[in-house]
Amino acid sequence: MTEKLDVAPLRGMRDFTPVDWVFRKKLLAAFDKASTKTGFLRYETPVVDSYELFERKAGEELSDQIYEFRDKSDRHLALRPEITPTMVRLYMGLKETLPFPAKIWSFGQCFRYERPTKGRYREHFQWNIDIMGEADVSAEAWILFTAVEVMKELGFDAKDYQIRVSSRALLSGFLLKIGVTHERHAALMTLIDKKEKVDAGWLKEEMAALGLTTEQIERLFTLLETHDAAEIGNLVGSENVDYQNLQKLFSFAEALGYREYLQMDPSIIRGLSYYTGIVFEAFDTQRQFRALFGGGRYDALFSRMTGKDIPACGLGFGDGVIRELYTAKFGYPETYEGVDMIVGYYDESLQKPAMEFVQKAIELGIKTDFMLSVQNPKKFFTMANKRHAKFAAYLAPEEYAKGEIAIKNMQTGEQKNHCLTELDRNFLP
RNA sequence: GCGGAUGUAGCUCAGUUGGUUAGAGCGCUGGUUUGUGGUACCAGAUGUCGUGAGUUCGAGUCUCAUCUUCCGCCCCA
Repeated sequence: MTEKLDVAPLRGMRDFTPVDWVFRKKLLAAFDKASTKTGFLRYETPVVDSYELFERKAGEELSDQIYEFRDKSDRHLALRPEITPTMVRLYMGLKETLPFPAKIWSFGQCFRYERPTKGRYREHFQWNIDIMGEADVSAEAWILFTAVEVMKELGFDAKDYQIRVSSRALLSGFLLKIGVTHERHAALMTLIDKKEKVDAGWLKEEMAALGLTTEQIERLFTLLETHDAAEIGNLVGSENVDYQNLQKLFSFAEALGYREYLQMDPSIIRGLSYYTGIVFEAFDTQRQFRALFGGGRYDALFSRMTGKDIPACGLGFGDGVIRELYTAKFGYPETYEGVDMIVGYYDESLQKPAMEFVQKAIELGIKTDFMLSVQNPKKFFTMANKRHAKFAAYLAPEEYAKGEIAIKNMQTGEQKNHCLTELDRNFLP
């Protein structure tokens, strides 16, 4: 006996049903449209790559959250946890052929073995845009501009979300300035990254445990809690080049029309250790969800991975959180996509004439579904409803004898006969 | 990895201190109407009660294990 098939996907993995596809299509269209509008070129890389590639990128022991395996030739492989390493590989092979600086984008699935929660899976699709070969902060400005365009496409504005901007370089410089040596920066940044979530007292104790003096901690906190640009300038010195870069980013954002989306927030760090300069994260205004997207400048990554010094910055935007935000604002689509027209027929002798009619309609660009077998009228119009067809065209002997087909508007119930062979773009009543 | 909940029809859920053939609404199928859907009325089928063991005369209900989903912690895209 055949055992019952378990229809659920694996833990943390998602099926995209025809209903899910309605939102997914919208999201993809937004990414595609915005990236194309701002001049990015699309690429796509395999989901599987050598383990060594990801190891090289990490520059250290890889997280145990990576999906890794050996293939039949005993090659050590991994499912990509993010797109950046494969993008670097692709770019290195392609860079002489691409315009410079190169603006490229991709949308692909990434895997991470971890505990799933709502909006967080073991697999997700991520939109990535990167600019290679440009050290100026205009690159960051251009990346964020594109992300804002995506959000506009989806129907979100500055009331819905905000992009918090900071600079790792600025923070690092500040730490040195107040006398915190380099080797403690990484551990400290990990702590600062938690700031939103934990108690300030606990955070200060942890910082003290790292050897910071009370005065250093207080000065650091003053910076972290300052969201005013001029104020930050006073703290780090307005001649500070990282500070000037942040200022430039804000003025570019003004030129590109999205200044209202940006907030200065020195406590933004980003978990990934490869960021070197400006970093940013976007959150919904209610702070109900995790970050919508994030990114920044990672000038050191190429030299670490490839030995070539290439300045770069980029952004990653997953499909999980945006879906939650979209659902909260607009509601999630309840049903699958409809068609413009569905075509059915009364008996088998009409199958071929109906098919010829369908062919003409599809050639005109009408989204048309076709009943593959004979349907009596009752069944056919029920199917037309279920298929969410705007129009139902039914071929029966009486009409066929006159060279016509009955077309019914499913919303109004109005029905008219139409010539079977002469269709133009506006033949639907 | 740790702690806490959860799972019954396609969907949302009910199911009394363990007791005969497991229920509702929506949806589905058929009919009222053999050339016309949505509304109405009538009828029907929903099912290994997440899975596997155990206790019991008897388990959807109790025990154990396991899996899923969800919520914290950890981690992070």
